[in-house]
Amino acid sequence: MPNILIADDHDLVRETIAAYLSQSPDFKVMTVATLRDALTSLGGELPIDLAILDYNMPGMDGLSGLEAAVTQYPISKIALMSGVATPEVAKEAMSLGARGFFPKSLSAESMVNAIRFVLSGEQYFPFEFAKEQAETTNKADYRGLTPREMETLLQLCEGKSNKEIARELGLQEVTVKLHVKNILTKMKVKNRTQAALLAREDGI
Amino acid sequence: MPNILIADDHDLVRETIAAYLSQSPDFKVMTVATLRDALTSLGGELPIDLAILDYNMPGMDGLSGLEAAVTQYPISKIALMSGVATPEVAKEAMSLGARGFFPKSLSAESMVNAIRFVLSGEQYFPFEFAKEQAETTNKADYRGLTPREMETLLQLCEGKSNKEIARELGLQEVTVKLHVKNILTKMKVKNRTQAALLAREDGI
DNA sequence: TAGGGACCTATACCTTCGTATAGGTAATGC
DNA sequence: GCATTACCTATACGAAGGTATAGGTCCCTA
Repeated sequence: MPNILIADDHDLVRETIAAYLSQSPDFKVMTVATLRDALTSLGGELPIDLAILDYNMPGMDGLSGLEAAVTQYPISKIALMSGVATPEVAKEAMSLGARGFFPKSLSAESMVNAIRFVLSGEQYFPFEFAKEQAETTNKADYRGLTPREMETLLQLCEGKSNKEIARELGLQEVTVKLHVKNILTKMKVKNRTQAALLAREDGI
Repeated sequence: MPNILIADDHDLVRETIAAYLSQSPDFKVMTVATLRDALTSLGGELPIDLAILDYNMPGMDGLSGLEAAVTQYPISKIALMSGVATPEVAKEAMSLGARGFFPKSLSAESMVNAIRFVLSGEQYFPFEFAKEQAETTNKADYRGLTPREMETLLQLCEGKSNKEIARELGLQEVTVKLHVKNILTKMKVKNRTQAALLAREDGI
């Protein structure tokens, strides 16, 4: 019977998940509230098959807590759980050796299914976190840009010069400069390259 | 007992997978060799729980065959299988409504595990296809850049100015300019922004 | 040992970018 | 009406970027 460790500092979350998991008679569930306790349990005499660590938990320090668990206890399967982590964090966690990433938005059944899947030796990664967020950025009011600034930003993302942008949008070069300046300010970056890069990251 | 349909025009692949799956007594496996036959089976009186379609199969026409199956038979779970599909294709397939993507590189056990997972109502997407190809670009001779130029390009991708790069690399600003110029030439782009964008697209 | 490539620096020049300041129109809403 | 906001233009200037040419040191290889 596989031993599962749930590590989450939020009592409600921890107990709810543990209670639900315990309904399945084929799991043995333990819970802890800190990374330190999780590592202690992993190092204890009782072998842990799967440890699910909360991303926001005392001692985690970003992903370094996960990394510590993965490297120190390579026999146990380590997974990350979070309600706030971004797809980038999730992917990074997997790259560090996590066997699964569980968003807290998962339904209880899905959580159990995913746990079984990981226990069978597979990696679980939800598809919603795989697809780069296509239309998530609502183009309308991205960082408070005005429509015209938005058009300019789009051109910026093509790596065009102010002159080219002016021609494209039917403006004077000075006007484009003004738009660009406002864009930089609103995006809190120092130059057009950073603006283009950041916008690209945010899915335009 | 769930009914599974394997659709692949390659006899060997089809029969091998079917044979392996049939070892599990809790599956009933059928096979066909074309999309047309797959659609016929899906429309037959025997309800298909899961249909696994090969990406390269007569009638598939890219992903439109998958799309047809998904839209015509929304009750059945449809998954895609391929040995050649790129991560982009895989993601597109999922976005079109596929319940899973099975690379042919999957081990037989993993395949069965993944099938069970999908049958339980989850979506299966292998993590290898989730992470945007990190180290695919072999950093060594990316576009014929010299090591120093490569370092400069990395800094460029942070949106730094020539002066900042010079400080970072312990060079004079003129030297950085030279490197940048060479980078632009070799990458066939017109300015640093385009270089940063392109490098980022190529996974640095 | 004579080339060739990667590397670094220097001077010079022109272009592009980013900022500042100022002034204009048009649409919106209190 | 008046303030606000988005929008466009203008002049001007210093900073940053990009190009050209030239000359220097290493190190490797033919």
